[in-house]
Amino acid sequence: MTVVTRFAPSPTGFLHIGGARTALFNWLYARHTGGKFLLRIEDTDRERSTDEAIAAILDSLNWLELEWEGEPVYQAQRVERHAEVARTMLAQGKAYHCYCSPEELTEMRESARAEGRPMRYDGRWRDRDRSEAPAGIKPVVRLRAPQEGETVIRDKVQGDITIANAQLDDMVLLRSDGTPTYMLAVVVDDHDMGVTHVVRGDDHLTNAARQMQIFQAMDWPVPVFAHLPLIHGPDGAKLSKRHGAVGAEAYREMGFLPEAMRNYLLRLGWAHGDDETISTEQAVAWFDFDGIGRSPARFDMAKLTALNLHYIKIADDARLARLTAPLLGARLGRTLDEGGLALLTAAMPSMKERAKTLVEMAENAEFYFHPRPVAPDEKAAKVLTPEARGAIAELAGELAGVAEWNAPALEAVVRGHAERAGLGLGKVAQPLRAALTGRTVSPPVFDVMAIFGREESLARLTDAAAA
RNA sequence: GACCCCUUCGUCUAGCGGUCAGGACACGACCCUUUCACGGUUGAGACACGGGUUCGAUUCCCGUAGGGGUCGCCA
Repeated sequence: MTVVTRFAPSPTGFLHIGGARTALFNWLYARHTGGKFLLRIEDTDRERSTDEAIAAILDSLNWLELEWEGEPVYQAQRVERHAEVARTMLAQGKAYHCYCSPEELTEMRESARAEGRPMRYDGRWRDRDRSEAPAGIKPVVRLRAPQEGETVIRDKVQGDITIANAQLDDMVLLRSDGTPTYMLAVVVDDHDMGVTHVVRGDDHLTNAARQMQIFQAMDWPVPVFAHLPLIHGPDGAKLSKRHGAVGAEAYREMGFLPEAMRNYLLRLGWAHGDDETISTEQAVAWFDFDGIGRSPARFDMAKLTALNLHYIKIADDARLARLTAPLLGARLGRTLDEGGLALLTAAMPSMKERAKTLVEMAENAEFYFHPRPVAPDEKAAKVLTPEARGAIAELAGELAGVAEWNAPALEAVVRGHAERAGLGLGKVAQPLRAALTGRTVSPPVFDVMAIFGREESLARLTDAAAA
C-alpha cells in the first residue's frame, strides 16, 4: 500500500508555525515511505478564507521546500460531492434531518453544563417523523451516531484513545443552507484523495473520533491517525500572536534558512537519539512516528538561532549572497548589481561564521558597499587618533609594496610592522579596521583588504591618514 | 463543568527495571585570538508529589497536583 499523506490548512491567515511543522511531518513521512504528500485547502468557510491567505501559505510551503504532489485540492469546489455523500447517508438511514433552532441548541448546552452533563445535542429529532417538522424551518442533516459502546482511535503518537460514544453527539453534516460542515468535508475528501495517514495537530484528536464515525457509517476504511502535540510559547500556553512571530513567513524575514527551520521544527517534538543537526536527507531516512513525543513543546528562538548559525556556516557562498542581497539592498536603498553580488559572494567565507541570521549578515556586510570616504562610527572615530593616523600612513606605504595582494601577504607585512614597533597586532589592526570599515567590529582586516583589493584598500587608508 | 491527553536540567530531549540519568541550546569559567564571532575544554543544572508492584523504580500500576486539548449550522 502506498502511503498518502496530506496537509490541509484553512486559508484564514499566514502559515502558522505549528502548521509548518505539521506539513513537514506529513512531507517527511511520505518521503520516508516513498509515498505521496498532497495539499488540500480547506476553504469551506467562505467568510474567513481569502486568496491572500492561500497565496501566503503556498509561498511559505515553497520557501520551506515542502513540495506537494499535483494541484492543491480546494475543498470549496467539492461541496456537491460532500452533499451527495450526505444524501447517501440519509437514504441509508445513517443520517437524519434535525429541525432544532439555534436557540434550542443553546439552551440545551446551557442546561447540560449547569447539570454537569456533557454538552451535546440530545438527539431529539433522531427518530421523529418528518411530518412533525415545524413549517418554514430548513433542517440540518445530522449523523445518526452510535449511542452506546465506544470509539477507539488507534493513534500512532498518542496510543489507543478510547472515547465513550455517549460523549459524542449526532454531529451536523450538512448545514441548513445545504453546505457541508468541516467534519463531513474532511472525511469525504480524505477518502476520495486516498489519504492513508492523517497527520495533524493534537487539537484534532477528539475530532478523529467523530470522523471515524462518519468513515464507519460510509463503510470506508479508516486512515491511520497521528496527532502531533501542539507547539507552545515560552510561557507554556498555546503559541499565539502575543508570543511574537507565529507565521512562517516572519522567520524568513528574520533571516532564517529553510533548512534550519526544518531541522528546528523536526527536533521540536521528535528525536532520534542524541542527534541534533539533522540534514533533510537524514530526516527523510530516519523519520518515523515512534520518534514523536507525546507532550507539547515550547518554541525556543535561541535554539532555532543556533541551528541557523550552523546552516549558514555550511551553506554555499553564492546562495548566501543571493539570499542576503535583497536585505542588504534594502539597507542601502538600492539594488545590488552583478558586481555587488560578486563582491558579496567573495566576502562570504569570512562573513558566514559571524552571522546568526541573514539579517545580521546584511548588517555585517554593509560597510563593503559604503563609498569613500569612510564615515567612521563613534567607536571607530575614537580609535582613529592622530597617532593612529600616522601609523596608518606608514603602514599604507609598506602595504603598497606587497607583490601579491592577498590576506597572508598582507598579514605578514602588518605583523612585521607591529613587531618592529614593539606592539601587539591588535594595536595595529584595530586602527586599520577603523580606517577600512569605519567600524570596530568586522571580519579579519586582512580578509577585508583582500576583498576590497589593492586600490580601494590603499585609498581608504590614505583617506584616513590624511584626515 | 464533562471528556481526553501530558509531566526528565531554564528550554528541546535521550532513556524503553539495575546508568556516575546522556546530548543540544541558553548560562558561568578557562583556552584560542587583530575586533566580533567560530571553535576547544570545563562548571552548574532535572526524573512534579504520594502510594503501590518488585530484590530493585526515572522507567510498570493507582491517586494527587500542575499543564494542555476538545466540547459550533468554525476549521
